[in-house]
Amino acid sequence: MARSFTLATWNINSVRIRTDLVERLAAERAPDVLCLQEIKCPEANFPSSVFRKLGYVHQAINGQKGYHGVAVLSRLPFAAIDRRGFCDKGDARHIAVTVDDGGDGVEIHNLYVPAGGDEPDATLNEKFAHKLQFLDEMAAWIGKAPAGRASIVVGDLNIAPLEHDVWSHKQLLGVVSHTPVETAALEAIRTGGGWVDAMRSHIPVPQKLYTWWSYRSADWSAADKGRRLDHVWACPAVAPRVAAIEVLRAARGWDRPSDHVPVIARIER
DNA sequence: ATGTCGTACTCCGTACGA
Repeated sequence: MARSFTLATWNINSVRIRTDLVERLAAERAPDVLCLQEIKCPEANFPSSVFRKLGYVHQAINGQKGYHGVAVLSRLPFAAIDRRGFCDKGDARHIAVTVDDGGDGVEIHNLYVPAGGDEPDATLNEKFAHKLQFLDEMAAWIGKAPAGRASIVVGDLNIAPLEHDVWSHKQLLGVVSHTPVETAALEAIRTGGGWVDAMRSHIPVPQKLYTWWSYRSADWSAADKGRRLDHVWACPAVAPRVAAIEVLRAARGWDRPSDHVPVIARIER
């Protein structure tokens, strides 16, 4: 019989200097599965033993030196692990696990989409061109009807697709993460693949919803100039099983925080 | 509104990515 579990996704912005924050999340929310992005270290330097002591004895890591990198920490065993490359760059931006939930299993894809630099013009900015190519490859991969498996996509997609996913739609239309070419591409991938935006199913438009606040703000909470860059997508079979979504805004105020906060989903059986 | 972070090398300051 399948059991319920909780799943968190969090861009940790260097896992080695924020192991204490992962410990705090484990103490306060105890997610069964934790998907991390921007671990910024190769697998050999990943602080596995710290997390093993927290009960995360199952760990799947795709890391590289200095930049990017993703990992899944889990109290549920993995039936499978997979890593996918994008844009032939050798970047560590994806890892998938199938968690054994006691039933047929749930496939979880953990993604870190390129940020895209500052200038939203692919002819002038290679990083933006890379982001658009990455989205093209995502479309070819998961932008078709989903396979007959229970699947979830989470991670830092570095795009705030909806008007109410940013503090000012009008002021951010020309800012990378909210430009029409990016938001249209991401929504086309999601809807084309039949993926359900689980965060918005639980916290609907027009409520403002953010998961990231820049470090370059004197008072991030008072200014509240956030963006929803982190996402939880569920395939049609899993969407009705997502019983709750929580954005842990308080984590942005923790000591030496990441600029992203965890998003936690409860998946019922 | 060019602001604050983290990482790596150029290695105690600078360059880069975000």
